[in-house]
Amino acid sequence: MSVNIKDVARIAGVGISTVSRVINNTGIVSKATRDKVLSVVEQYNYVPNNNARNLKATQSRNIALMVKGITNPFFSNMIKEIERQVDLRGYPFMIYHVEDGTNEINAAIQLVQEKNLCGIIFMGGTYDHSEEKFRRLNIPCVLTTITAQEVDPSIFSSVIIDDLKEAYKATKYLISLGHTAIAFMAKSPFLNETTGNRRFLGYIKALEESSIPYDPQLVEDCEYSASSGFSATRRLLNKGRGVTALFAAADTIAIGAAKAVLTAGLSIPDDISIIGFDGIEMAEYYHPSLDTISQPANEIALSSVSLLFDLITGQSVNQHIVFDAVLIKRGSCKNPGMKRVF
Amino acid sequence: MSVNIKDVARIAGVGISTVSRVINNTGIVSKATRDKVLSVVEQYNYVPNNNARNLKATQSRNIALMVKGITNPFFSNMIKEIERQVDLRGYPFMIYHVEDGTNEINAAIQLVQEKNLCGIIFMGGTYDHSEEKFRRLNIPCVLTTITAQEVDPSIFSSVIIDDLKEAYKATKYLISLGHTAIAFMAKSPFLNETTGNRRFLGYIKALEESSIPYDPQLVEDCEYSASSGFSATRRLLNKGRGVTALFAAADTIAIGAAKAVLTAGLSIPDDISIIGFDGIEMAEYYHPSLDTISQPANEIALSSVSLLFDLITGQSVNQHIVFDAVLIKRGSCKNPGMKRVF
DNA sequence: TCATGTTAAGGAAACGTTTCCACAAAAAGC
DNA sequence: GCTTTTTGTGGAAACGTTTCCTTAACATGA
Repeated sequence: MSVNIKDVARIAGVGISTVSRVINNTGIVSKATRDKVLSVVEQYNYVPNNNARNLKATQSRNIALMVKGITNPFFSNMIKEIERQVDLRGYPFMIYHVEDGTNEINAAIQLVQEKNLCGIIFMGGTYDHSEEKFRRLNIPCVLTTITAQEVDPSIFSSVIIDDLKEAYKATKYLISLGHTAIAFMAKSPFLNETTGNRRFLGYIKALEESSIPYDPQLVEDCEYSASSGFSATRRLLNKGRGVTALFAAADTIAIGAAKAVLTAGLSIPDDISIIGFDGIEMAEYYHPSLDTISQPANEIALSSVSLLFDLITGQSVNQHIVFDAVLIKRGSCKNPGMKRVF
Repeated sequence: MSVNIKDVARIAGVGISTVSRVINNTGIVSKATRDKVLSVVEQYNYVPNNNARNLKATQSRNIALMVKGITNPFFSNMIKEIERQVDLRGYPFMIYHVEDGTNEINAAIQLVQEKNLCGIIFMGGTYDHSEEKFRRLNIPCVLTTITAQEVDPSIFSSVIIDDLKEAYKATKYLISLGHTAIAFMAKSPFLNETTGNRRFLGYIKALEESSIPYDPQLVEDCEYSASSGFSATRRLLNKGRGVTALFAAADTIAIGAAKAVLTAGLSIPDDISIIGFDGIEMAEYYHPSLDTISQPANEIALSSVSLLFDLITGQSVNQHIVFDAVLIKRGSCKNPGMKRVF
């Protein structure tokens, strides 16, 4: 059994409130008393009980990150950075993972009431039609990598990229190289307001702008994983529609797609060009290295945390920050139908 | 402000303890009263405050996972499965990430006192010479993927593979193919009691058994990431020691190594054989697919959680479970110096 | 009828904090 | 030398639960 504040007070021969004042650096305490208390704290290894603290405190200091899709390497890096940033500010931080299929914002509401949070960051998931739920949350909340478009923007913050614009950029790049049979792969491309859908809309917009007819047969719905990208690409190739380029809405998908292409005996980029999305390390170290739309993961993480703290301390009102992603060319895309000359 | 148990009691016209009995399903409550309380709970969306609960409760129900190295994809999958398993049992679950460089068990001690945990799972990190700290933890604790060898085994549990044995297996496989200049890459191979060290010892054992002299120049210390594996392999190749096979103590490293080999214009496996460790998805979808020692991640996760619950409920004493890993051959290893005939 | 047991429900203490309030002693202002 | 302020400290209420203890009503068995 560990010591509590009462024990410390008794041992140090002071009142409970004095101990509290010392460990919280509040109020006035004489140097002598402070030193006495601190030495007892040190000696008996006293750590304040957070449950009691949070229970009493009007406002807690607990910050949570709610993530859906923890297996996506793009997310793990952001998680790490967010953790670091929150830690730097000395706030208790915990990560919660919600399973695919469960509603993340319902889970968050429960969490806020249970754990007395003072701020929450969301990563992954979908949040439209959640206006009432956001209001119920009633604490500062920042959405990263996704936004809720049909929700009153003054009740939440977001730090994102413009998925539609960036997907448009990727597709436009393929078109500029001369491709017209461009496949698209994402999770739930037809489900309104998902990330996959926004990227799909960017893809469509680029096609339309260049008067390339949209062929639904070239769009595959798949999970954000290599295995899923692999099977989606096999299905696609089997359709025999003469695809010359693949735009995968995630690097994990792109890697599975590349494997399917290479396994089929085709060459990248001579037979098929591939571009991914996110900018994970593996896309760079794949062979061939894969072109991608690289998100500024670190900036997003940094900005999310600093925005959240500004909201918590009342130094800012809700806002929506949009970062630019960068098209990184590594050679997995080229003109169609022209074998590379060595 | 959300409703509390007192509000519910008042609105339902019953006592506080009755509400508590209803929501916890303890003691005797008449059907009529129960229904009345539940309808109020439903209507006012009452969620018990966990801080108060934990504060009062002799034994909490909080379970934490402490992970070091969240960016390793091998870990993310295990995290997901552990989360699922704990959730299934209805216990609150939180994930904590400790940064490289911080002591995970010190962080855990603080956490246990702060959050009133009833059980903890460790993933990654090192735990030797922590006997006193384990005792201080004083709650059931399960180490996954790593064990503390110099600590009294009765004060903690572990669910692991035998790193030395499996690394021996990998090295032996390369030797059996005819390789003698076998490089080894891991994180901290010379730092006692790390995972990297155990795998290094397995590598050494296999070499010794086959009377292959150990060449320290063939061992590279690197992080568990593709970029780190890439630069380590460049260093290695630049030494010009005629390496024909590479054993990377992690698939992430193996992928970086493969890229370095391919970038140097060499072929896998014709010029250099590569075998990794862990069994992550990316190793399979790399091109060429990489051989690996595949850990039974799911079984480890399942077994860790079920063991932890047995410990919490007193149905078991501390034990140490060792799973077997599997050598998966995908073609990235072959005899040295014999170009493949097509 | 009376003792006993069972079912149902409420009151109140306790968990470990923070914080408001009270109070004493010392310092300061006149 | 008196009031007023400042400094330093302790007591106790409150946070929202759980749980032990008590009480009350009612049924049971002799």
